[in-house]
Amino acid sequence: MQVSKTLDYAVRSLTYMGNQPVGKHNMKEISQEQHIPLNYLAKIMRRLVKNGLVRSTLGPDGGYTLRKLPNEINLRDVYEAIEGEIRMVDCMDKDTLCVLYETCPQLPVWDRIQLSIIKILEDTTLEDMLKERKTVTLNRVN
Amino acid sequence: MQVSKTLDYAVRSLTYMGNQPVGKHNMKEISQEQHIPLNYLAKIMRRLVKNGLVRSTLGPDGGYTLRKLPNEINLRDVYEAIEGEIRMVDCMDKDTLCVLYETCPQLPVWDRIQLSIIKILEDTTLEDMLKERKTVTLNRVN
DNA sequence: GCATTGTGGAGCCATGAAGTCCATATTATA
DNA sequence: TATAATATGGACTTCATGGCTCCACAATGC
Repeated sequence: MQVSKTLDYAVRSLTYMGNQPVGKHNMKEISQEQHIPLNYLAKIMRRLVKNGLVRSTLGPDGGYTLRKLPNEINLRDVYEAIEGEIRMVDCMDKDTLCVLYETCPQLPVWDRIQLSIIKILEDTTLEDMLKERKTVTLNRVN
Repeated sequence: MQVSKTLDYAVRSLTYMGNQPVGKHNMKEISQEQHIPLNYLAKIMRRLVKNGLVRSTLGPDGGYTLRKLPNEINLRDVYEAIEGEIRMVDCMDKDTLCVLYETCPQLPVWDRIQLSIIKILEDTTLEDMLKERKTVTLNRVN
């Protein structure tokens, strides 16, 4: 029930890129600015590319660009690109459903939580995060 | 971001006991009824005892009893007894705060999700779960 | 052609979840 | 008082996975 570092790194990279949405950012830059191990970042970016969140270009002056505007990319997209489908519990174990499934008392609760998480993730875009951060920062400074 | 088997087992045991709140239930019984490995269950029950959710008695005819009524035990209690404090992200790494903490754009989102989870867990008692299960079951049958 | 970028995949390592086992303490009952 | 039945405490094992490294390769701009 915790956010993985991998997801953290992905969100960092994307919000970072969201600051200059049309700009191009290479791995070294992102890695240094966001304190993410370069080799690991490489792996993560591939998933973002594969899942259509980011476009990559090769060669010198290559790098990554957001495929959509920051207000068009929500956190659910990011989560699922990295972790796959959002699922609180796994009632299946190698083809067989949990023996208690039929009258499982806890399933509805995990479902409610899952829906709530999905809603929040869907409702939050990169732009939202960047705006909110600025607000928070200003509040702190003043 | 998934429910651990350990937590699942704990909830299973407690809801099971909630069916006869004043009754006494020994490990063998719970283990068999709820399909939980006996030795592992032993470990889990110790935590529930230690955290005051359950009372244990030794000797023949010993076993476990709920310390409160099913409508007085909520899922947050259970969660924290098993997993400790609920925390989505860990900004600390060995005494040092994440370098990006000050203006971290994602922290507010994980906070919102965390609060939402806590609320749902707090609002759900063992009794709620047992009642809801019956409703669900009835709906299915009819 | 060369340097610079990302790609793909194999592989490593530490950690923690899940589970086992056993020796011990407590207590009911015969 | 002996014995059997219960829980307790802790050491230990096993396995999967998150986090990370490395390297050979492909694309592309100069």
